[in-house]
Amino acid sequence: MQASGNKIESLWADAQQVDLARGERLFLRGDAPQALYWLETGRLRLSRCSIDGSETNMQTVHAGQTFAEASLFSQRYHCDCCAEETSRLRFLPREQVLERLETNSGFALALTQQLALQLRQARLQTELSHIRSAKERVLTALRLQSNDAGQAALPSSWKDFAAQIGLSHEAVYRALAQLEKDGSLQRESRQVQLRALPD
Amino acid sequence: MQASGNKIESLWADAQQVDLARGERLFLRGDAPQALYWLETGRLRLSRCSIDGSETNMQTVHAGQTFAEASLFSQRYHCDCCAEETSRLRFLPREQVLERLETNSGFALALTQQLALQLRQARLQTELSHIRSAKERVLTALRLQSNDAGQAALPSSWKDFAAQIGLSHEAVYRALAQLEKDGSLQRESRQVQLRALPD
DNA sequence: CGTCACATTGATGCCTCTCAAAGCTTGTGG
DNA sequence: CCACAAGCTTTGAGAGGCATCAATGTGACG
Repeated sequence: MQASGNKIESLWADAQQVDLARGERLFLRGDAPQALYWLETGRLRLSRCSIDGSETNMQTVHAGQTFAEASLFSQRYHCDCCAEETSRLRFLPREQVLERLETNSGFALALTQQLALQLRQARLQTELSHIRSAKERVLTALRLQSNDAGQAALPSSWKDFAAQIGLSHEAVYRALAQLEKDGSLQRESRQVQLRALPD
Repeated sequence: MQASGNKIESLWADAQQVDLARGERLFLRGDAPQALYWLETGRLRLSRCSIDGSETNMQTVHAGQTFAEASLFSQRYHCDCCAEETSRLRFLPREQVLERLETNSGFALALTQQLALQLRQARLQTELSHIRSAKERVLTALRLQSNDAGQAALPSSWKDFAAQIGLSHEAVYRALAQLEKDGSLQRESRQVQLRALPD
């Protein structure tokens, strides 16, 4: 992980940059993909509207992540991209990406690694969504975000957290209250301390 | 998509091969990843056991797909791999993958494309899991698998289909019965004909 | 022809969604 | 510094839907 981790940023040093204000949109579903993006600072949200009008978060992009890779080979973007915070990002036009894949092996390796990582996270997310119990889903989601000491810090609000794991925010609050009552975790604003697993 | 699509198979022509009998396992969660795999024929299942003992399908691998890419940069496999049918697969040891990424730009491009595709599918899967209504979820899942004419062929049983979309098989059967009653679809064994979308 | 797994339908209970209301936090402007 | 607004947090009550258990039907395969 670390071996080429430092390289990623340098790979984007000479790329063009864009700034987004909070709430501003980078692209919408259906737009023709033009580039591969890398988020330097800020936070983005990739979301998608269902037929019934409800919105689901596909992915939250944090600083240091590349995104919209999936659209590199697609005809259309399949989600909307909106800035949750003031953000700065770099981008490489499609042709340049393909060119670099051919000429710069470090780039190919870094991109492959990034994709593999996101794929793993996406699959974990799917697995998470199949947990029916609200308590269990909240707990599992928090474990995934926690460090070795069992501490997790929420990047945003609990309401957002609820949307990310596919529960109503009421269900999350109730689950949190129960988990805290059980002694499974402790809350302090948006910092969470998980109790170690019994096994 | 097509540009390098034909190349994928040729990229695996000189790779070593393994045969798996039905029910045989390739690796288990926790094993150290050794290689990148490509499924030539057959069908595999990547699954994962939760703490409570229930099993969730992470991914069903069909002929022509690469898999276990996510483990290329991980220390451990994060799921079990089991053959659902007699299968033949090719594999490239980890070091050879990294080497090819550096020396063979076509390989880098094909692998990136494969990863991007699977990432998109994984995200669609997540979105699917967030649909509460069994009817809607079944219908949406079938639409994703259908061709332009609205025809979808199930690769396996409805029971498997139910597991893939995170519903009990009973709920799926009931949803199918209702959808057929509504006229939203028609079934013939494992062939499904969807009615065109109203909009 | 027996076995096994899939397919189908019924009844019941629990859990989460939804609607609702109130307290709490944060930010903004006068 | 206060007042107001907007959004997050929290708890309550009700209803609908899916999981679960259960039973039977239906192939497929040896």
